[in-house]
Amino acid sequence: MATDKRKNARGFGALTIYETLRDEILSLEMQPGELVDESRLATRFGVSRSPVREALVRLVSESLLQTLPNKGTIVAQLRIQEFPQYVDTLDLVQRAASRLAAEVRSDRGLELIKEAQQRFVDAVKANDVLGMILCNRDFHVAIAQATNNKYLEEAYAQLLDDGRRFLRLYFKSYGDVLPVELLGGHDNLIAAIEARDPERAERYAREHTIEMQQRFLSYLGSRQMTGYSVEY
Amino acid sequence: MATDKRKNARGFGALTIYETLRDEILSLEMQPGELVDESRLATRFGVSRSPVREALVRLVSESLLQTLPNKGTIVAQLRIQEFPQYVDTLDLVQRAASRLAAEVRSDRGLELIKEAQQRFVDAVKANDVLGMILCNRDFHVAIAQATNNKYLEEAYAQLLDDGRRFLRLYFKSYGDVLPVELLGGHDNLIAAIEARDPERAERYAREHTIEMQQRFLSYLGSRQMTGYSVEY
DNA sequence: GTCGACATTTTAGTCGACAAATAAGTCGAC
DNA sequence: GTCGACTTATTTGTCGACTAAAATGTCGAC
Repeated sequence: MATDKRKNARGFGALTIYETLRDEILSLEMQPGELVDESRLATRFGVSRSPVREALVRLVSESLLQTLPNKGTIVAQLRIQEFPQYVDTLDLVQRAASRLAAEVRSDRGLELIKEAQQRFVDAVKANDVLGMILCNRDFHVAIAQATNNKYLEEAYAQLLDDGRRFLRLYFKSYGDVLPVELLGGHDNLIAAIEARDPERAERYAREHTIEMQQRFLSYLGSRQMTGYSVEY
Repeated sequence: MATDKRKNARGFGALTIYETLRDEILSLEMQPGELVDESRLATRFGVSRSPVREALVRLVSESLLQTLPNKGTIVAQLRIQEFPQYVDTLDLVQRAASRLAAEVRSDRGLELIKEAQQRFVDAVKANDVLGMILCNRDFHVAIAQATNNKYLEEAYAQLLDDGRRFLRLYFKSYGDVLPVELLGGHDNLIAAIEARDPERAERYAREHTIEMQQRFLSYLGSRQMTGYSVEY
């Protein structure tokens, strides 16, 4: 718990804390259910409780934290029994976004998607699990942005963020080794979007989701129980 | 700006302010682009700036407010040119939720939907526009809850809230008089969910969206320009 | 040993005040 | 009269302290 103060600039306090905590939660660095202490965070970041509080309020409103009435604040539980429902919803939105992106994408949008994919590939090659998960999210968000539909983009981004903890849990269980199969997973989708072929884009989007689902479910079937599924 | 203090109970300050402001924003009582002043709100609610700030942070994170760096906080713009994209996304999620609800709804879930519909009907009969908009939202959220899919429910609820301002704008333009046609709009959908008929549920959900879209677009075509479309 | 009342501790919520940053207003040089 | 530097004012972001409420711990009666 080193006091890592980065910028003393006005307004950077709350934002930095928010982003740091958010990252730590989504990467499972902070475990679900873990108690979060305001004053401890204040000393850790070398600031007072006010900016910490601001960050926490934001995280609570995004359901990444949960305030137990008069009992404290904890990291939101990760309910793996909700995974099937999660995948259902992700599939719905992912297909719609990919299809729409293929229909209306601009050249610039396609370019951004390819750039995101490049960063994803780099992360996989470097065996950087956290970076890969983040770049995977950014890749799909780039597709969402290419749809030019703010509402779809927001809903999709929200879902993708929710999924980061599931992915982290999965890869953690395999010793954080990234299989090379991941490298090609996005290429067909990109090609379909480039060719402005909505049907193909939707099909590959669906395949991509299903493959992820298969992996995760087979992992769930074989794994030992962890504490992550505890409700309260 | 009467100092309406309701509960001095601990913790009720921030929550009350949040809910009040949220309502005022979604009902267009606070106009898009309007400047929000922390200290003014503090005096209005008879509290200090801290709870006000907490409420504002939350509203910002929900994109209902927007902080201009070192310039103040304003009510988020309502971009009516985004309405088509909004409807696209709403239709997508609404169809999925209605279909899924028809598939998996419990008796209790159906009951809650019918109760929500009853409140909706009451509001329409009372010509209570704000109440109707809220009950319409709650009705659809009840459907989402019947799907037993937290992720779908959250995404749907978010969209429905986003839409409240569009609806408000629409009815305001017609002198806040509610047409009786609204009364029957949900009945077919309820029947389909009750009969566990996903196809029908999806079809009626779609019809419901399209009707709303038609109304709004014809209104847009005929209306005078307001300030609501201003970007910044 | 058990139960209940009381004290203690912890932590969230609130407060008033200060500091930084920007925008607006003012004055003077040219 | 116009431009630029300076001052002022407004408003945010931050701080440290106070307070209330709950959980925990302690003690004594029975």
